[in-house]
Order: sequence, then C-alpha cells, then structure tokens
Amino acid sequence: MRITKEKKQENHQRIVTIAAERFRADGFDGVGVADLMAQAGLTHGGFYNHFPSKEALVAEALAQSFEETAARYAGHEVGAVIDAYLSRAHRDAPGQGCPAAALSGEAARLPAETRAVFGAGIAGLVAALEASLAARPTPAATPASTPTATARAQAIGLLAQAVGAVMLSRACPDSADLADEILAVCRAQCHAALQGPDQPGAPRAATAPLSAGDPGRAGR
Amino acid sequence: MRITKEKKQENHQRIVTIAAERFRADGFDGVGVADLMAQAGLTHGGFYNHFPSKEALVAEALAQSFEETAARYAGHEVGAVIDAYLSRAHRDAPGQGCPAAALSGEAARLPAETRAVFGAGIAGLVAALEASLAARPTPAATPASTPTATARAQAIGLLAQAVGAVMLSRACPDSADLADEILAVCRAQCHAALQGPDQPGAPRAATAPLSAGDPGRAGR
DNA sequence: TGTACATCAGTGAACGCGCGTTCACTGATGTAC
DNA sequence: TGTACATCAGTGAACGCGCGTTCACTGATGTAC
Repeated sequence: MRITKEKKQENHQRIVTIAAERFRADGFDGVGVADLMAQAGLTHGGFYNHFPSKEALVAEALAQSFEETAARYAGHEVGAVIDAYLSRAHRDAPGQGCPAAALSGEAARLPAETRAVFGAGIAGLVAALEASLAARPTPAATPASTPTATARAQAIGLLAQAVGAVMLSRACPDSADLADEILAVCRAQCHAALQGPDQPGAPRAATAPLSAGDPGRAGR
Repeated sequence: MRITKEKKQENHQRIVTIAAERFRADGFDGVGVADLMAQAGLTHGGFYNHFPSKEALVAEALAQSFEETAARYAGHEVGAVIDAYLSRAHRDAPGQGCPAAALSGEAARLPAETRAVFGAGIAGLVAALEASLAARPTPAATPASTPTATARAQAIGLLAQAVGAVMLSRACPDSADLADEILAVCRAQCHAALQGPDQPGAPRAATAPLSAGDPGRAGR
C-alpha cells in the first residue's frame, strides 16, 4: 500500500486544505480527524503519518487560511477590500473566508503554540492592510489641520471593525434584519474612515468585485 | 432528599450563573454538565430536574449574560463605557465580560432557537448604546455641514469595533504587544468617533471607572 | 392542627456515542548491492 | 540495469476517555383529609 512521495505530499496538502475550510466553517471542535480524513478520501488511521496530533493540523490549517486570505486581498484597492470583506457573500461562506472572523473566539483558548500562529496571522493582515493604506494617494480634500491617523492605526481600526461586524452579523439569526444592517452600517463607516475625517463621504457602489471563494455555494 | 421550592430556585439560579461565567470563559463545548453541577455543589444527575437539555441552559445563561452586561454599562457616560469595554481588565476576564466578545464565533453555529437569544442580546446592546448616545449633549464644535451619523449607526459601529478589538486582542499570544496595541488604538478611535468627525480629539484619561466584575482575578 | 401519602430534587451508577490516538498488518515504493 | 530487502503510507480494528442523557432509588417536602 505504500505510495509515491509526491502522492503523499498531495494527500498532506489535501488534508490541510480541507481542514482549513472545515475548521473555519465548523470550529476546531466541530470537525473530527476521522471526518477530515474521510473527506480527503483516506481512512483515519493514516492521519498520524502526516501530523503528530490534531493540534499540529490546526496550526498548519490556520497558517494556510491566513496566507490565502492575505493573498486574496493583496493588490486590491482598500475600498474594494472593505466591500468584499463586509459582504453577505463573505458572511455566508465562513469556510472560504477570513480565519480572524471565523475563529478569533476559539483562538483565545488555543494552546500557546497554536495561538502564536493565529497572532502571526493577525499581524500579517494588519501589515498587509497598512501597506495598502500607505500606498494609496492621500485624499485630496484632507486639510492640513487634521492629520490622518497613521496607516497602521487605521489598519488596526479597520480590521477590528470589519472582524467585529462579520462576527456579529453571523451570530444573528438567519433572517434577522440586524445581520444585514450591521454589515451595511460598518461598510459605510469603514469607507468614511478611509476618506479621511473631513470628507462627507460620497456614496459608493456596494458591489463587491472581490469574492471570498466560489460565489455559487453560499450555504448559510 | 427533597428540598424546599425556594432552595430549588436558588440552585437553579446558581447553576445558571456559574454556566454564564464558564461558557464565556471556556466556550459552550469547553464546559460539561457534570463539571457545572459539581461547581454548583450538586451531582450531575439532578441537572435534568432543572433543564430539558444542555442547550436550554446555554439559552438561559446567554440571556442572563447579556442582561448583566447591558445593566453594567447602563447609565454611564459612553466614553467611560468605551474605556471599560476596551480595557485589559475586560480582555483578561472573559468570564465576567461581554458575551458578544466571548461567544460570537460559536454563536454562529448554535441551533436557531439559541441563536435567536444571542441575536436578541446583540440587539439589546445596540439599543442601550443607541440610547446613551442619543441622550448625550451634541458636541459643541460640530459644524452644521457634517451631520453626525444617526445614533443607531454610531452604536452599531462602536459595538462592532469594540467587539472585534477585544476578540482580536484575546486571540493574540499572551505577551504580544499587538494585543495591547489593538485595544489602545481602537479605544482612541472610538473616542474620536464619539467627538464627531471634526473634533481633533483632545487626549483623554485612559482610566476605566467601570470594571468587568471583580478586578482582582484577571487570570489570562 | 395533626396525620397519611403523593410528589419530586437530588444521588450515583449506567447507557450509548464520538472523540483523539495507537497498533499490527499490508504491499508498493525506494534503495543498496 | 537487475535483484533483494528495508521502508513506510495507508488500512481498519481497538484503546481509553469524556460527553450528554437516562434511570432506579432515597427521603424530606408539600398536600389532602
């Protein structure tokens, strides 16, 4: 039954990718090793040929989720990133979305080593957002009297509000108006913050050119 | 072994209060029925004299947590509420803190009936915050040209950012500077938002007159 | 008010179940000659 | 290049454990007379 080294690596990657999605969708405790292996087309016994423990898989899956998320938003206009992040599509597809919005609550209870991975992921998102903010041209109408916050502070503020909004929206009952209201209100406020404290804030298109994975399978 | 009706009610209340704390600290799946009953000085078998299921206890504990949280902040200046909410004391004592910041992630995966309780709790916090915002005197320096956002929109935005900041801060490794930075940055931004988009933002005392329960037992 | 009996909160053993992990085994792959 | 053997990825049964829940039992409380 032995297989090629390449095949093994393929299997390893498949397990990690499946885990990355399932953990975000169902939580770390919501998916079992056997379930994950079955979804990868394997039996549970072989799991420990790939990982010393479930915890190790959690760490790998988290790292991959954060990288994938940072990569998806990289190079896009911050406004477009905000629209995509605070969209119903993102809220309704946690498995394809940002791990910070899906797993921050449980991450606080992870063992220190795994939590370090999560912290690094958050730091990476902040850094990426900060870079995007620093790269954009200064809003023309900003008067010299009110210097905009540092890009870093702005990045942290935007991330916190976006993560909070998506989490609260997900925690509301499916049909609740409040769930959509939270998303819409915070989307508007993030855009306003972007345009500087003195811009009245021209209305923006709410369309999200950035999608959080396959847009066809919402499944909320 | 039968006990007084009053005694039973006392026991019931004690179980709910213990559950409210433990669920926020360890998550719904992080605490077992037997553990909870033992902490209440009872044996696990009697649990079903009080609740039809663990899920029913979750619902009761959540409702109590939200009421307790809303009551704690009620009647205080919004600025003081922000300082207390975005404090290290609150971050380090999730069991005594806001259920939205402790359990929003897991709440998204709760059965519909329990999620409805959670949604009602969020709606209650928004309404309380909105009332506090509406009650305060309009910031003197706000020019007529930039009307402040509606109190409701402001309440939603503040709650989302505060919840997001506390959750992200908790998800960072214990000794990470980022954890404290998130809290400090978001605290400043919430205050700035309070003073209206045109106020440069006078420096504020960072002291939190409001505490999230017994300040002596941090335990992060 | 006093007595007889039904009620029921609490006890602790037991249930079935799913979990993470271990293990003996298989047989194709990789390697040493 | 060809052969013999060690390696090891995958299999599937089994492990111990903790979980939510059930149940027969106890005896003090509550109630009907």
